Amino acid sequence: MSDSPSLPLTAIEKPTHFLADIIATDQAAGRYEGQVVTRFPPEPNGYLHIGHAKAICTDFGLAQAFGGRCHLRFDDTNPEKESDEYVRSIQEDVRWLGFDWGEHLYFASDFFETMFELAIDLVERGLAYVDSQSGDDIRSSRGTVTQAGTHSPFRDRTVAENLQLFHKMRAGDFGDGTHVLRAKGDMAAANMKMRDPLLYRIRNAPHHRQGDKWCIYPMYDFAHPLEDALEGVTHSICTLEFENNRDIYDWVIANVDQSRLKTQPKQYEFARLNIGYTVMSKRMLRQLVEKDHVASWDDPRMPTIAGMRRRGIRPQAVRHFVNRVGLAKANSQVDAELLDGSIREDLNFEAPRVMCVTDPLPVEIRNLPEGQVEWLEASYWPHDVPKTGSRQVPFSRNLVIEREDFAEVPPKKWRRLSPGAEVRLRYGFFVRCEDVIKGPDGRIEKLICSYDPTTRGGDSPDGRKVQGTLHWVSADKGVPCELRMYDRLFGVENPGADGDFLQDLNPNNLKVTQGIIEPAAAKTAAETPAGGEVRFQFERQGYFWPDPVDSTGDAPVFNRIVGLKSSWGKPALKTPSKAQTKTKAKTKAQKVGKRPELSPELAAFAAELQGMGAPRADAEVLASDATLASWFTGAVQAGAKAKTASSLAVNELRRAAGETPLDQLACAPVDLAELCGLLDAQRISSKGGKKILAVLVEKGGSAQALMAELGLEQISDPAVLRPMVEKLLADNQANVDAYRGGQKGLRGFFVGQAIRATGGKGDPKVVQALLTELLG
RNA sequence: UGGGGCGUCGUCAAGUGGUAAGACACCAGGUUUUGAUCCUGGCAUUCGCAGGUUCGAAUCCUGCCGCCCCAGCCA
Repeated sequence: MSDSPSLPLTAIEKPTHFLADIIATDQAAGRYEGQVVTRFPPEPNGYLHIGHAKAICTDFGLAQAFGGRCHLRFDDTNPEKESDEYVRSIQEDVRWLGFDWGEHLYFASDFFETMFELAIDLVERGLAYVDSQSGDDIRSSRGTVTQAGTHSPFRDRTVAENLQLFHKMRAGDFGDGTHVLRAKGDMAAANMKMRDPLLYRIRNAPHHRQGDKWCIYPMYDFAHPLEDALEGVTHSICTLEFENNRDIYDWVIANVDQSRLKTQPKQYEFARLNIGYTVMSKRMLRQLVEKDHVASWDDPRMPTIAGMRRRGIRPQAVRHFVNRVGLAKANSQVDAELLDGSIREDLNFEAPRVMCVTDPLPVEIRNLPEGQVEWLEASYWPHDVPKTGSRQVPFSRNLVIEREDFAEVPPKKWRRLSPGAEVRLRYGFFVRCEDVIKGPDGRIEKLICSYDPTTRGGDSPDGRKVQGTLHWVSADKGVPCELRMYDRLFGVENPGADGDFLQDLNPNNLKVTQGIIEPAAAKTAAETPAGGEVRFQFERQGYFWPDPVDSTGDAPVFNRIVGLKSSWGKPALKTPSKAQTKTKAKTKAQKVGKRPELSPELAAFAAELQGMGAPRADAEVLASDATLASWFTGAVQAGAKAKTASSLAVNELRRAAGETPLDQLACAPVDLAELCGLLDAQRISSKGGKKILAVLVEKGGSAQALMAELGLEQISDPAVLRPMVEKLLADNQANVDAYRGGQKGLRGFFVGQAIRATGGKGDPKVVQALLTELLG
């Protein structure tokens, strides 16, 4: 794999998403001694796909960007599904993508002994027990999302009994499913995952690495956090569906014998990748292979890494794609077009242009004698790719062109060949179609053309124009080849959305044709070892490379990596017009839910608060939070204006408090009242009030003193502010013009700048008034 | 209906009280011996909806609506 320095695609960009923010913050705070250790933790039970590529780029990319390291760890805790074939293929795929884990290759199974000891310790400390209920009983006693579960009858076994049973479990004294080890969680927890989570189960099955050494295996929720902590991982990044598991993750890290852990890792989640017109679940991919809808896991139609590699996609393109997709927590599905575009962008500067006719239509050049061959020079690169190199292309009496480049009755704007029309054969000559030969079935068998010898190379001395330029190959000298024209695996954007996803397969996801390729390209392909760096752009067709498995020097087989973009022939997928979108937005009139009624007691309380002067809406909010209400009443009793106090309590206090409970703040209602006074006297702006409140709740103090300390007392004198505003406008004439030209959004810019110019003290109301006056 | 998440352009996605980034797609021009590439320009008066706070709200408050995840001895 050669990374071309000329391509921006290979540049390692510092990520800017929320995970990068978290890591940067941790690093700045000196957490984990500034270390950043991530991990990519696949279970070796299937092939990696492009969704994993996103995870891999994220895990390794983040570590790289922050000077840390990323481990490759196989999460092999379920012996029945896992095998060495997958650990081999996964390593190959990660490496192919361009990432290196150095010596940090781990297997969960290597930690089994330590995990067992940690589990024993949990039992000894009464935090885990052996449950001997049946699977069904465990399930039903877990309760439902709306109902609490019930305790297992075995939950209160003695430590000694638990220990003895757990050891016997390990010793192989029991059959599958007879006993499990469970943590003592909370059977009434709202998070179902915390209802006495299972830690170990019995599986009398050989493990791909441990053989018959174990017959009990740890569950994901127990094993995963331990693997992380045992390896020294700091940031454990996974996908959204594990959000519910984070509580157990933290529980395990917090409750296990601390002396054994290298780090106290934290789990973070991001949205997994979805792409239109394909599927990403292992289950579905497996079905495609097992039911022979594709040839294998590395079938070029598969979204697997192996499939993409065999198709001819370069890892640079995959990484570029992942970068373009971004990273966030919103479930989303990206356009299939984005992947295609990334592949094209990667190959555009990498793939030399050659000619290959994929669906040959014979053309006889009437005025070129049989046996005569004109060798023409053809550049490998178009004018805007800064690379050089060319080859010789033979032009002879018998040629082939693309069947779809000829139309007996040309449609409007046809820029190809038709009866009587003249076109250029790329790097060759102008040819004119003089006759059409048809078979008995009416099918066109051959075109009779004449060529203009003076147009050698493709330029006419008289400067005349032609319809268009066609690719072509000499039938006499060209080399027959097989072309595998891969297309989208599925015919609909969301396979399986209504029913069986297999029904949505695109029947034309592979079309095999027999084509003819120009000799120079055939030679290059034949001389390159299988899977070597040889990718072409077949002009006007797309990007291709020899299939690494099936192509041979004698019988070349080319895979279409991706087609060229085309604004012809495809009825351009319609994007809803703006007008339609607007209508849609308006029609999507939402059901507006009713505001729930307050209970009679709360309503009475609200009425009481309203009686004290709180606006109705505020009163209702205050009423439903007794502590908040007490802040309001306290402030009013301390002399605050009711409206100001309620507004501050409702709109600001809770946020300012953050995690701190409202009854544990560093200040008292009387301080709030003082702040209200400042606000009402217009001595500070609302913004200044917020700043003071933030300090008040955390550190306490006097509002008035803080105002002075923070320099927040307002400057409201227009005479003072006017020159500043005038200067601001003078300094930003362009923006002033834009504003007057209708760009009213700029007003915020002016206000912001003006306030900044006064060190935050300018009274925004006065500034606004001045702006209104001066800007018109 | 319990809990946990998430709603910003057709699709991704920045933004966390002061001018709604960027990319892909799309549209319009230009260059072109690939209907490709490349270049130029356009493309959210508005951030799920409704109220409220504020001089100023995508960002704060309240309520509602919608989507995803959780009841494997899978990961």
